Amino acid sequence: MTSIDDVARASGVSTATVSRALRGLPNVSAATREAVLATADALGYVVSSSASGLATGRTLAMGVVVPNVSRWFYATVLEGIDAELRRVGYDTILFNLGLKGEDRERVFHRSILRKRTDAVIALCLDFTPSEREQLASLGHPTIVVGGPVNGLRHLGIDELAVARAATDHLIGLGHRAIGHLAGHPEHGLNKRVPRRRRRGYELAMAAAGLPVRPEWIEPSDFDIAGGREAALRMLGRSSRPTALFAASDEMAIGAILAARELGIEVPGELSVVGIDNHALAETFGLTTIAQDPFGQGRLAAELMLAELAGEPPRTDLIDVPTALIERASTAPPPAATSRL
Amino acid sequence: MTSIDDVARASGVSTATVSRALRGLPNVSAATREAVLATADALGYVVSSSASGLATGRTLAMGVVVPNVSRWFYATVLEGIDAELRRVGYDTILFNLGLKGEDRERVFHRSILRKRTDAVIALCLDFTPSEREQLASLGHPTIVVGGPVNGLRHLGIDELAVARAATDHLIGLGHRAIGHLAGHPEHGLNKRVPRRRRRGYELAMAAAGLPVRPEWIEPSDFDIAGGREAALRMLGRSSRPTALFAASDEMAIGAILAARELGIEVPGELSVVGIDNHALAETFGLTTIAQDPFGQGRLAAELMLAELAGEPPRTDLIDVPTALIERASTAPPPAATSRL
DNA sequence: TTGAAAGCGCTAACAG
DNA sequence: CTGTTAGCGCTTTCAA
Repeated sequence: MTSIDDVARASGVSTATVSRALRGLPNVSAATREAVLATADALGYVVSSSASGLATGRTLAMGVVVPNVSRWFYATVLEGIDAELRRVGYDTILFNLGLKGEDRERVFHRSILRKRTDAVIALCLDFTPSEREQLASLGHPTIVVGGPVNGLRHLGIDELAVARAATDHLIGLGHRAIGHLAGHPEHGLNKRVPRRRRRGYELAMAAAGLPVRPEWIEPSDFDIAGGREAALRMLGRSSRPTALFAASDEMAIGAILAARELGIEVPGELSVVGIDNHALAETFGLTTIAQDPFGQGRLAAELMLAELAGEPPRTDLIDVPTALIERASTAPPPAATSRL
Repeated sequence: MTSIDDVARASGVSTATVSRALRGLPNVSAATREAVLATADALGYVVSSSASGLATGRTLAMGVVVPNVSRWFYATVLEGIDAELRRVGYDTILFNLGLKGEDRERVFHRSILRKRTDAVIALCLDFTPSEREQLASLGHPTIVVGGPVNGLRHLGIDELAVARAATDHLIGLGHRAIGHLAGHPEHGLNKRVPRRRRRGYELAMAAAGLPVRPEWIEPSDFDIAGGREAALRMLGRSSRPTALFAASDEMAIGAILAARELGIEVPGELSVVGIDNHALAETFGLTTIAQDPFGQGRLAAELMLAELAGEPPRTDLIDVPTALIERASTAPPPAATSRL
């Protein structure tokens, strides 16, 4: 491995000058800089991150804690983060907890805390008090993407408002019998997200003077399989709603699949709305409240980088924008249609 | 930040002893070790990876180059890798190229080569000669998961055999008119994977003396939307096959969706088989050749770690096992059924 | 604009 | 079993 000394020797200057030239510091003559860059390139020199990290106290790496990379939302946020970091020369260190969370202890105790990162971005997690304390004790910038967590900064959509907007969309179409595919509080994940989305639904219904029937709230996993099963249960009953607000697009797609299996027409006999604007939403013609996880990831990375650059931390709640996208899965209810 | 000196001072021993005690080296008395561990814990001491990396020449980090984290296969391999690495105290450094690949240059030149990793695992990528050379010049262990690459070690399924097995399954059921949803060679991704899967299909057909009709080979993206569109094209024509071998489960699911939209019954009028055993395969009752991306990731990590531990590199081709899983998407063709 | 030299925090010989 | 000491490769004063 060629070191900075090799480059210095080969270009006939001191290591200090090489260091300065390579990092683009101002106090180097143009001629020297060029010469140094050329020899460094010729020798295939690359700075050792360990050495430079030790000298500067900066690792140029960001820790990203993810419940599960194979879920669309997390994966997409992760891509947004990585894209932004890569742009400025930062590395992404991945901490995948695994949905069952067996690795949490290991990740928190042994890995995150290993002084390998300058800052940490956590996705939509629920932290134990001890984990929160450990994160805080790191003393470096931290932010949570996707669900409010006590005592930690947070960035995400306004869950309540989004759920209300989705439900209101159905109400606005004339639906009165509206069910909700609610998310399970999943182990280790932020439990406020499913709770708030359900609460938003309840508030919207109440505001419209519509009854919420307990049998029309069906909890399930946040994915397609979960949504399908929950919808099969709910739609198989004698009296079923004319519309469904699903807590995520994947669940909504599951509901559409279930409806097809049961011979229920969407949107003719059943309207379905979700949240996310998942990659598959368009394929299924799903009406949804779009959020932009890639952008959220990028924003989180930008915020952390800004702080590392010395800017004062933003302490306000950061709500990112969402937008209703109307596709083919929602329509007025059968009764309302005949009334027209 | 408490350093090793703080711990040494607080426990009244030398830094060397602290280092030894903390790393579990044998030459430390039980009493000393316990005392050191206790004070280290009390002080919240964590080793600096930069310092230790600089001293040992080991970063305890593995680079993982991924085309796109939001694709199921890559995400799952990544989880397998991370789980194994985490187990032994290694960190995962993620290099997400992005499907469009705009970041490749940056990743290769500026990041991977930054001496931050002890080894590199790349997923299913296609490398330019220059990239390959750069990887090799790193001089540390490297492996590719998911598609053979010239000049680099590789681990994955036997693409040809798997494609043949899938096609043979259809042939065995009595199908003679079998179409293929072929994968596009995607930019930056290993082009041999779609090519070999198609070749396997062709070989199986030829071996059974069955004609391959060009209009029954429809290329598309490897995902659900791509499979759906390709299937819509193929199945909308006047004469359509009675069975479809899709190059991936996502494409196969897209085909099932397309069939439903066209009112074609699966498996009554159309059999569909895929490759992967994707998380959704069961939901869709999809017959498929299962592979285990999580296990492949874990295996790749194990191989790299073994080499880093000084074991001689395995140079043989490593084919991981696959298995046919019969579900509800395949059955004998209509004609054959009536013949029974 | 450049160089000399002192660390950054840890590990690994080498002594004892 | 434990301590001393010399680096690992880089950055950063401080001088020149």
